[in-house]
Amino acid sequence: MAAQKSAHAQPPASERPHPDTSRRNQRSRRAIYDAALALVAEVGYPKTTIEGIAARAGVGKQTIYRWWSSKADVLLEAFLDLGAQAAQAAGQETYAIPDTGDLAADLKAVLRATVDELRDPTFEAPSRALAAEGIVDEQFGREFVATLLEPSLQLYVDRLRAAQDAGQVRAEVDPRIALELFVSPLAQRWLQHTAPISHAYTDTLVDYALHGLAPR
Amino acid sequence: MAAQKSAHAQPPASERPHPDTSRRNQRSRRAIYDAALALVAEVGYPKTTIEGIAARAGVGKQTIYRWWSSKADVLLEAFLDLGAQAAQAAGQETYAIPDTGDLAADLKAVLRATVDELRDPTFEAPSRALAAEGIVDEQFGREFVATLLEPSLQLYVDRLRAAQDAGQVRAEVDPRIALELFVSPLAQRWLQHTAPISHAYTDTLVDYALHGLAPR
Amino acid sequence: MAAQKSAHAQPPASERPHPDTSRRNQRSRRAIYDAALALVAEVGYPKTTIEGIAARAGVGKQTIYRWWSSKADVLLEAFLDLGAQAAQAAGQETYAIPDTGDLAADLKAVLRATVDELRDPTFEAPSRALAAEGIVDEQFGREFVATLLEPSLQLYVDRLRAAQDAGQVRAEVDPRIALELFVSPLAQRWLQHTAPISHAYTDTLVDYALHGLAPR
Amino acid sequence: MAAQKSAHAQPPASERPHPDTSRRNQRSRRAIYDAALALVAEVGYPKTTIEGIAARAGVGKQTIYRWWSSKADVLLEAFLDLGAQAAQAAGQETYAIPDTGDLAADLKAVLRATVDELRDPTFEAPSRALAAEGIVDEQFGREFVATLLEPSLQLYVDRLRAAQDAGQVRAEVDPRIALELFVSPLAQRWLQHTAPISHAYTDTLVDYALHGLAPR
DNA sequence: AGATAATCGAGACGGTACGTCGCGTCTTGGA
DNA sequence: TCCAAGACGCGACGTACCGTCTCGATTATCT
Repeated sequence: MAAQKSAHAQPPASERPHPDTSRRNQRSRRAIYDAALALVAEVGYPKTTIEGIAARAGVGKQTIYRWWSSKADVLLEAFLDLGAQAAQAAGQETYAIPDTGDLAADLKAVLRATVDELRDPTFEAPSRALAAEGIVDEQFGREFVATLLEPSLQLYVDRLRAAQDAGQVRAEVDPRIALELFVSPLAQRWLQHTAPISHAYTDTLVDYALHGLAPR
Repeated sequence: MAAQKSAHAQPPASERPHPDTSRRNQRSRRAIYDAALALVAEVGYPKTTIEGIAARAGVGKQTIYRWWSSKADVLLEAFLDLGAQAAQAAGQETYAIPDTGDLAADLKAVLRATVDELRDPTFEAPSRALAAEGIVDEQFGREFVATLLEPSLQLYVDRLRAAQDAGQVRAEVDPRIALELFVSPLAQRWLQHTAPISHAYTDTLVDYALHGLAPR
Repeated sequence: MAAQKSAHAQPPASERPHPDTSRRNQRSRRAIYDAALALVAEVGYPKTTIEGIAARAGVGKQTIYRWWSSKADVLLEAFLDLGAQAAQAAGQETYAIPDTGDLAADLKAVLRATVDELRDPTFEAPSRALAAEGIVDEQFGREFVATLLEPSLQLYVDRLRAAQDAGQVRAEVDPRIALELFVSPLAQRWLQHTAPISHAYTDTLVDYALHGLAPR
Repeated sequence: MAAQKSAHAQPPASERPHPDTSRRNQRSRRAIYDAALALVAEVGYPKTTIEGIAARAGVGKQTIYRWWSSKADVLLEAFLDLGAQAAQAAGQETYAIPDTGDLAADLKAVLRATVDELRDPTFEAPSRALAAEGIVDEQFGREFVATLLEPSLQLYVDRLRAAQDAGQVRAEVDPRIALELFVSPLAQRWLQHTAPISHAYTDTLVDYALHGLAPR
């Protein structure tokens, strides 16, 4: 018995009680991802139910409960998978912010692209749902941040470090905080509908952040 | 002479929220506010139910449905009422950011106070719940922003305008955008648990925002 | 006051806690009767509600609760009033079974008329409703029987007594029981839908009842 | 190969009563029967609620709604089941009226037993409730008659036919009508509380019915 | 190749909450 | 002074999903 058990290399599978991953039906898993994303897009997150996902995926409810712990968990994995697929389709590495030597230009370019992405309805519905869930459920929020948000932010850290090395950003500045000056305003406007977002807006953010509000 | 039947004309049904405000039972309304806030604090927003609020308030469910359209709506009004009470208790005008002539110091003071408030469990639970609801439900989000968020942000606009008049902030800066440089990072860290918040952190934000990231 | 009061011949008004009858709004009363009968005919007794009657009559709910103790009570009075109106419209006394000297013929004629009446939709819905209520609520049932049913049955008792005097019915027969031989079967078929009713059927009942089942 | 979505073909929805009888939980079914009968006996039919039955049976409401269409439906089945159990407990055939050769005596005996049964509180409450429901709801009434009433009446038909063969009842008499001469009066007195019932009363009914009211 | 055991689809189950309807009581404002 | 209008506390309605639990009927690896 023990021999059989050890035969399976436990994958990442942090600490959820996943049964034998090797027996998992991949067809079902994909169908569940598709159904979850489709439903969130069509009827919204609150009206998306596990029963609805199961029915649409042509899957028993237990198959969902066996592998995921909650609706949010399903959606998070589905969304990550969607990103992985998109990345794979795009083929190459986009996991870095370009470095042309002009920090302002590079940041503006990336933020403009981000604005466009935030407006893509395919990404909007699940992103909002996951963010909202994370706000109320701290446990889930930390997972959401760790797997989805922080990796993106790290790219800014890297770019700002390079800028520090090039003398374009003061050395004593903490890049992890610095990036928030332009990323967080955009995030808040989008998430909370506090004001519209646009390319001009993010350009302005970069300028303000780099040169400050005070007279020089 | 014969009995005249009223035409049973349905009111347009679009404007249906409040039947007749004057006949409203104020005791019930207060009990509902108290119950909603208490439950959200005790068991969390998702486990707070309209049924539970009604039971705790000693009120019929219909009394809630008659005056509010959703759980979120109840909580928003309860929270606004809480703020109004607190303001009234404080007695005096606190509806402005102090202006000592030192912009940096004033902003840091206000943000430190905000950090403390965000950690107050009485405010935390309902704030998070309302924010989360507003993220997924745009309609509600706009109401949340208009009644709760924007009035606070306007105070920063006012203070920044004064600073511009005093020559401490560049004249061409848009105060509505400028304030986001230090407010949004704090908001995001708190809302999304992306990183811890502290007085030192908000102090840093103010410094970065005022003087920029680039060398001077 | 007392003078006014005595002006109204107290109807049955057994022992319900009626307030000052003289102040009663007759227009409202009629409207309530009409509404009750119309609703029972249109939507059926179970879906007829006091709120519905009040709304349709253009009357406050309290006006109903002030004068009647239950939905069944309203309907009973409305039905009695309907009968009174019908009797008044017919003008003359029909409160006796004809006595042509031929008992069988007289009974058959009356029962045929009863069959026709039972098929009149105006009478059917409220009659059934009242009967059903009386079956489950003994208190109400006794009132129903006393005011509506027994007076009709008494007519048969009278006619059978006359027949006994004429030697057409055996002297030792109890008329109150005898009448049930042909009345109850019709009542049961109609009430419980156990079988269809017709003129031929009631004719047969009279023959069987008068001459018995056994060979002569 | 791609996930095949089922067409979501709604079953006609007309034939919706029973999902899959084989998966039915028999323990729950019995508990529901017991609870329904007990509640009707204890608090009366109108105060018996589906919610109450479910609670008392330790069952979810949906389990009731899944298998029955109404409170009356539950009670009808519960009552039928009670009869079936009683019959099984009695062990032997009681599905016939005894035939001693003396028709009058046989009928009197059966009717006396019926009188006793009608007074048994265990039977009285549900019987009345079902009868009342059937009076107002024709659909249900027909089911009630077909499953509960008619089978009993058929026993009288059989006995009367035997009596006709033995020359104790006239050949041209319709047994289905004849039986009503003594059964319906009893039914009406009991159902509508028009008059008390007793052994003497039913004896009289049999005599009147067999020999007629007219002089011989 | 067959045995064996986990996963699969389906969906019944005990529950909780939903949002609605109607009860019977109580309050109010206009006639 | 009435009385229509309707808010109120309450309780039940019938529905939707929850998460758990059986059911056969496939799989899919391991003998």
